[in-house]
Amino acid sequence: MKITTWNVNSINVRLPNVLKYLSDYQPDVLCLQELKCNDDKYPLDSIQNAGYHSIQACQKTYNGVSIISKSKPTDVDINPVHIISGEMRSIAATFQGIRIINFYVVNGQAIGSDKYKYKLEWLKKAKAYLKNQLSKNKDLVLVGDFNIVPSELDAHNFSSEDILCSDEERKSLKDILRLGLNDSFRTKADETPYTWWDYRAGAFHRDIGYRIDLILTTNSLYNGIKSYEVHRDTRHKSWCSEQPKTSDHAPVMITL
DNA sequence: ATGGCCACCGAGGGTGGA
Repeated sequence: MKITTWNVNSINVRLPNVLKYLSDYQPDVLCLQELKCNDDKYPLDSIQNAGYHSIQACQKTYNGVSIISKSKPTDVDINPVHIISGEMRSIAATFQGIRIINFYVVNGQAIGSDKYKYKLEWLKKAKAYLKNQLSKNKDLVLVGDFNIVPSELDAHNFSSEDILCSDEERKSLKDILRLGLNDSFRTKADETPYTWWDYRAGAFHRDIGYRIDLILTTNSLYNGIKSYEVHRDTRHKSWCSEQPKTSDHAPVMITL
């Protein structure tokens, strides 16, 4: 089973890229973040015409997550993790016996800010939900844009004084991993580990990036991972002729 | 070169992203 996580930075702007991705890479499950649209603007017809199912938790302007899949989802949870009910950052469902949870974790803006405190609170709620989910599901995959760098190797410019890199944020991630999840990342000799590059200052070209898009799996699945890939080609303006503007994130795929 | 912010809302510039 091929499982992908991708922060698309607007599903409607990125629709041609997403459809090309489905066609080129044939994921069984594609988890998206930052849809940035209401339910009525979500391009469900286009996705269904491509032969896929979709479940979504939509919100106007901000956030929004969905799971696009070849097989039909069961036991769907729409926005199970939230502090404010209208803020859509989580969605979960079961696909062929595997529980898949998709998060768009709060950014946090700046260390010590109200948004930073909110991020840590959100992560606490997420941990409680995951603990419950892990008690009920042996085979579980947690994916998403975590907005947290796991270690100093995962940022070109790592500083624990910076947002995404602080000790508290990384501790929150470690607490989640300690519940019984493994980071499915695998190093590649010819490639840095990054999944996100700022649009500004030619960051992608200079490979000034961060690894913040993660796929975490239970022990039962971890040893069976056949491959881990970051699809950087989608970050090239030439990749999708219909829509040369790219997301600032690259899709991350594992094959089970 | 694989580049030099982008997307939202709304009608222009403010806000959020990471």
